[in-house]
Amino acid sequence: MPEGHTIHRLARDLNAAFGGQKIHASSPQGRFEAGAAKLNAQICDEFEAHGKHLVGHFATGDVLHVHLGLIGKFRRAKGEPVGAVRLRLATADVNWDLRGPMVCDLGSPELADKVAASVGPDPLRPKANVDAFVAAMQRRRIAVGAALLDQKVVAGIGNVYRAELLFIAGIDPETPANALDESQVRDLWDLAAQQLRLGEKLNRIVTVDPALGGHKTPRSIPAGERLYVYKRQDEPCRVCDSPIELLKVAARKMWRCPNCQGSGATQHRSSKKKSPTKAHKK
DNA sequence: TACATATGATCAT
DNA sequence: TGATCCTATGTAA
Repeated sequence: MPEGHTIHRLARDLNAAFGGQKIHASSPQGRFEAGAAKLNAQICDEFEAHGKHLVGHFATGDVLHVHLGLIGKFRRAKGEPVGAVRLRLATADVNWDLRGPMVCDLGSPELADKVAASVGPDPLRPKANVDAFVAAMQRRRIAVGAALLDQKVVAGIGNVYRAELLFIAGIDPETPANALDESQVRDLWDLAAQQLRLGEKLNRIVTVDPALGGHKTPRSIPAGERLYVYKRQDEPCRVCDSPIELLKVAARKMWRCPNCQGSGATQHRSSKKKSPTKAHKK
């Protein structure tokens, strides 16, 4: 579930539910009992997101740090907690249940700064430092597909968005990060901001242009048609019909269209044997 | 029932 | 690069 858009949306929803209110906290599962006991009956000031990290501020100065990891979820719930609920935050009106987080810690105020400093610029944060992103990209020889997953390079992009963004940008994921033009890098940033913002708004990842499928809005695109390449190996590219390829980049699955993203590997059969590997637009 | 898989990240080798 | 942790879900057996 969780890439940066999820966490920003979560911060927003949790603020609506708990901001400025006295909350009830518990750990039905028991693995966060001490933390929950400290939080219980406190006033919640606000939640914020730094990439995939969620940070909650409480009136006494206590800071809650949550990272959902691969499988964590933090969702509204009704009735008694079911299953392994690490943390339940509640008011008289609503409950939110946290399960399976990679991180759920309570700390002092400086924890918030520590978390913020642990990641690179986050395109969803208003004061994000684009230049830091550009500099980080230009400093790395690793594949751009790997660089986008590095949270110190850019915070909030995960395996779905890296594949989708590079497709939209028409960039082969195996291109070295430092081989991109500065303008390409800046465009990538803008694209990431735009796509993640849409994801936050919809509370789901939708990257395809609705017009492609004859849809009115991104919201109206049916499941299974919302992404260009992610998990679509061997299926036809939504733009050019070439079969989508599956590859590994940074030890994770990656998908690309060999035609739209000029892999340099499999070009059209029509291209001569001696086709230049570096014929991309510059 | 069991196993594979998942939108993450860390640590060991 | 591989093992590992967290939990839920979908598919195979």
